[in-house]
Amino acid sequence: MAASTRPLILSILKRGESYGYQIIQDVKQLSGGTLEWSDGMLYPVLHKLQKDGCIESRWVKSEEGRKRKYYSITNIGLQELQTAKDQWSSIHSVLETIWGPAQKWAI
Amino acid sequence: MAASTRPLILSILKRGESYGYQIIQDVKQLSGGTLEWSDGMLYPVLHKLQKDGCIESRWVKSEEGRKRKYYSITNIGLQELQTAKDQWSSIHSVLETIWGPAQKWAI
DNA sequence: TGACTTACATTGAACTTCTATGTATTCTAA
DNA sequence: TTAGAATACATAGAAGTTCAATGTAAGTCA
Repeated sequence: MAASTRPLILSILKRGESYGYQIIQDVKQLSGGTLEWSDGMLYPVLHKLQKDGCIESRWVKSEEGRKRKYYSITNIGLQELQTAKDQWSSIHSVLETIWGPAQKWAI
Repeated sequence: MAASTRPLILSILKRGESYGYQIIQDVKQLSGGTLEWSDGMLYPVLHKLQKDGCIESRWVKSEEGRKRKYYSITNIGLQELQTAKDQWSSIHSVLETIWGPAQKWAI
């Protein structure tokens, strides 16, 4: 899904810190199954976001003993998210002008 | 504007055939000025769309004597547009779930 | 006649996308 | 106890996208 990965991840992390595997589950659930991200799709983006200072991470051992890398959004990430929202909004307005209200787009 | 260029162009051409310079004006006007495409951004995408069979073009001499390359959408293009709509809709639903209604996103 | 606007084009660097493949660990069922 | 599944993170690199920079061309206007 071009260009929506970072805003989506940042949005999910804005709700609260999360880890990779869970983020994939969330995206699948939130989209009713229409979006299915793979590991290979997600982790490079998480690494880039961290490199860019938009998120940060910490290792946590869960109750079951699993090690998980929890990610949380930073202030830089919140800024990028706002920028992404503005941009998405612009594009969405244009598309809605042309296409009509969103409810009519999909089947 | 990643990943929205093709759907936007196809949408504009679905309304009626148009030429490059006009498409740039339309996008600027439709977005209230927030989107400003350049030649270098647009023409390679138009060429790719044509190469992909999504649009076709014809040269026209306007009344003023200017030569313009008019583009029009094809059936392949209509199909890609529908696919793009479905995809946009999916992502938009997810973002709306997280962000709340679109009206609240930008300033 | 020069500046500006309109109009189309191309190159290539930088960036993005994401499959394929990998390692690791815990859980579950046989 | 072992095999398979689920959970969990990671990386390389091919393929695709983005778009600034730069180019040519032609009509308009002062």
